[in-house]
Amino acid sequence: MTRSASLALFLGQLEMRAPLSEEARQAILSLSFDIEDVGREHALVQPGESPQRFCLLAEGIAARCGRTPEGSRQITALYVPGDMPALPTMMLSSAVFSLCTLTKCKLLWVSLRDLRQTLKHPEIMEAFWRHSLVHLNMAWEWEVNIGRRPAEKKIGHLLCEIAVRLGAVNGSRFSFPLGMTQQQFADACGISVVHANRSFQALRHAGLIEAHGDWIAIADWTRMIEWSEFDEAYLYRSRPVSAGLAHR
Amino acid sequence: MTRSASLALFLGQLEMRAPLSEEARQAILSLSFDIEDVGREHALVQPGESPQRFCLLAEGIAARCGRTPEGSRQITALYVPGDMPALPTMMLSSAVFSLCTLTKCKLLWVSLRDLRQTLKHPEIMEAFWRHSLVHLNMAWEWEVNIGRRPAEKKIGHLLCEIAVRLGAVNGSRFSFPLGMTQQQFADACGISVVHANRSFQALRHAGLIEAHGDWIAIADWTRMIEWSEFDEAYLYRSRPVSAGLAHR
DNA sequence: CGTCAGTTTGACTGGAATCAAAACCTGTGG
DNA sequence: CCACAGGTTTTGATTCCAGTCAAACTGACG
Repeated sequence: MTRSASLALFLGQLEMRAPLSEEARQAILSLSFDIEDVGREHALVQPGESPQRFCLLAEGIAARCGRTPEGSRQITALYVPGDMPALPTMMLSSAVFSLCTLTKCKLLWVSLRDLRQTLKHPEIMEAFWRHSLVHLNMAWEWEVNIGRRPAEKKIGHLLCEIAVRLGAVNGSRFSFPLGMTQQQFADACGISVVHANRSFQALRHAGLIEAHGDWIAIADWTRMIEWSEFDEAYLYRSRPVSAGLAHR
Repeated sequence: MTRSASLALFLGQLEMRAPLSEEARQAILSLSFDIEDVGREHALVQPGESPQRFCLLAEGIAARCGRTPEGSRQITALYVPGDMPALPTMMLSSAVFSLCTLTKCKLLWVSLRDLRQTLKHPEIMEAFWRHSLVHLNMAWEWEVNIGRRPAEKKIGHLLCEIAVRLGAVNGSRFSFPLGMTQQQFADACGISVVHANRSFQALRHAGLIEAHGDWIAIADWTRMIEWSEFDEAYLYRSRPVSAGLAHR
């Protein structure tokens, strides 16, 4: 992947949320950045920190983690390529949750100052805002998932979300490389590893998913989303028309 | 409460997130609105709707509700006076969760067009954005609460959050009128009513809370937050310095 | 070939759900 | 002023989902 391609991925996420002027696009595409490769389970931001640089996720999967004094971990959000894990931290100045990678990741680091410059464009600020709101919807859907579904559906629902967000759901393709461990799925769903494992087995036996080495495939998408109570509306994959300021 | 006092409450929430110019303040304070009183458990917005007016909560407690096909409800967010329950819906154009009142509420309705006008002020947009981000942090904290804490701590933690957000925690005052039912607490914590009831009893017997009729008091704030693992940092009650755009 | 991380299995335990019924309020109308 | 109805809260008994603990298995890798 070339340097500019990484930024284009990021730009794509923004444009999914609000139309950008050519000037705004250029402001994004001309950001300078450093690339860093990090391994799995690597901490990016710790609670209380106020990082002076901003990270974009170019490859891999990262997560926001909450912790209990007893030591158990709750993953509260997942980040996929194109996402901006540290966006809330930037605007609220100090982190209360930690960010860490779940798989090997490629990160782009942008200076906070440069990024804040781009916010001078109202359309960019609007896109960021709306992007944050979509993540808010994801968090609410996760609350429903964690709070009210039985374990197998939690796993199923999460798999569906990941598939859609990775862009693995188009036409007849429903498979994606999954670097995540079952422990990480358990942490995201609020269940134990053992139970996560049994849930995966249940999904396999039900013919809903298939595991081929490191790849996971959703065998029957229609049945899977019906069974997992998954409705991708909350991901707002298609940009709303007539919603923004620029549309009027 | 006078008409202007209602808007001032709302303005206060915004100013907690970003400093506003006098011009921006006036833009907010001069919004025209209708007042509506509604009873408890009254639906405000249904999934799929795109309301053409914007609601501000002036009195009472409202909630965002997720539902499972089996009929169980998960409250994913709570709204207290000064909050803007429908803010995400406005910017994303269609709701995926329903909004409803939990107690009797007083609502202010503002036309979407008028509200969008105020967003022309970049500081206002920034304040809204940051307000959304604080709610995002709340949602993440709720995920930890729902996913990883035993029932009594869930209830305790939620009580602490409500106390702080209602402004009931200042000096030695830790009590507030609670119109919410135990069923609603259960729905917010992802547990059953029966279990919620037993958790309340446990909190009372432990001397952590006291119920006096419709008022609830946190008997020992220090012990309560320690025991409930509550750290109000995620509510960002004090406005961050040097975080915004306007600060530079 | 041992090591280590992750997955799988089994046995056991415990927290929370469910069901059902009783007690308690609070507002309503006779 | 009391009786009644409806919604809440409380209690008890029972079931079951999911956690815990511990051990075996697998596969990648040095």
